[in-house]
Amino acid sequence: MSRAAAAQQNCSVKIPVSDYDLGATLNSGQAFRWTPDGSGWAGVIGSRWVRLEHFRSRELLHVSGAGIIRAQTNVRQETWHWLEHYLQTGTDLQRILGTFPDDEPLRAATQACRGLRLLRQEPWECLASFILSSTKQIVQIRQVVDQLCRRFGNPLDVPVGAPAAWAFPSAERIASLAEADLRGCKMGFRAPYLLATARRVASGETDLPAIPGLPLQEARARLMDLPGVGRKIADCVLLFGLGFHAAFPVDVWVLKALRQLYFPKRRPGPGRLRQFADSHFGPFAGYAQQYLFHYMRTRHSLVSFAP
DNA sequence: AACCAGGACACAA
DNA sequence: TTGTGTCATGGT
Repeated sequence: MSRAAAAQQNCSVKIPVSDYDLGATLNSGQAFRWTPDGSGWAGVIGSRWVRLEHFRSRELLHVSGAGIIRAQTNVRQETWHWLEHYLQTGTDLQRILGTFPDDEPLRAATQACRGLRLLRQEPWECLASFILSSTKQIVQIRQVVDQLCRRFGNPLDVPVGAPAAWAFPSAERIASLAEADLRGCKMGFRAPYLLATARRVASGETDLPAIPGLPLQEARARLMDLPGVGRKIADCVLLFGLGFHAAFPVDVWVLKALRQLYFPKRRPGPGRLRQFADSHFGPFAGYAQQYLFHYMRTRHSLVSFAP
């Protein structure tokens, strides 16, 4: 094999998957940096530009979401562990679904959103993005995050002809900015929150990488101690960035879903519903939450989540 | 054109 | 503990 061919080969990989709906997963409000690219998706993971596309395999047509995910980068990769980690392709989804309670709403949601997964995102990007998420629509969160990256993130090498891409700005970089710089990204009242939290993370006063080693309650408390981080955003970061699959973020959509699907008569408050969720959905409650969220969001508006 | 969005926070009662 | 006003911005 020629050297060029080897390099070419190391710029792309095929990961076998089953029950993996790439479009729904990348576009279900857990990550905000993926854009449709032909019949696939382009985005950034860490400091790498990545293009992803799902191909279903012919001999496995009877298995929904079976096939391979083809990933391309523009730089040769020694390993692809970082990608498998991000996409959580090693996760046995059926085993997780098997832990769900056998109730009608969850059956409907898991059936409607077959192949929906949880990603494992970089903690700082996840934390910062969700600080920017409060009372904003997902499309708007994407716009603000995009502004932030293209103004203050390091520019990345991309393939010829591809749109420019930037890394997500580090906590240190954001900590060095002024509030006005951040407000320039249209994040409004969230600017001082992001700035203060970036400074706490950059200074080491809050050790993000250490949080996954803590018990859930303590991990959540550490996050909620940060400016702009309440219960909901803490749970999002625990679930999408730190691997706490029992975390159950309750936003307006999940609130609606729980009330409508589980308590159509009464009208329990958020506290009561969190209590219900914690005791009802089991060790992978966060997955159940994501199914309910996506189910609710796609059922009413017939938004296409395919590129 | 109102209404609302993957909320947090200070302050009330 | 639960309830209100406020904070910015722009999509639907």
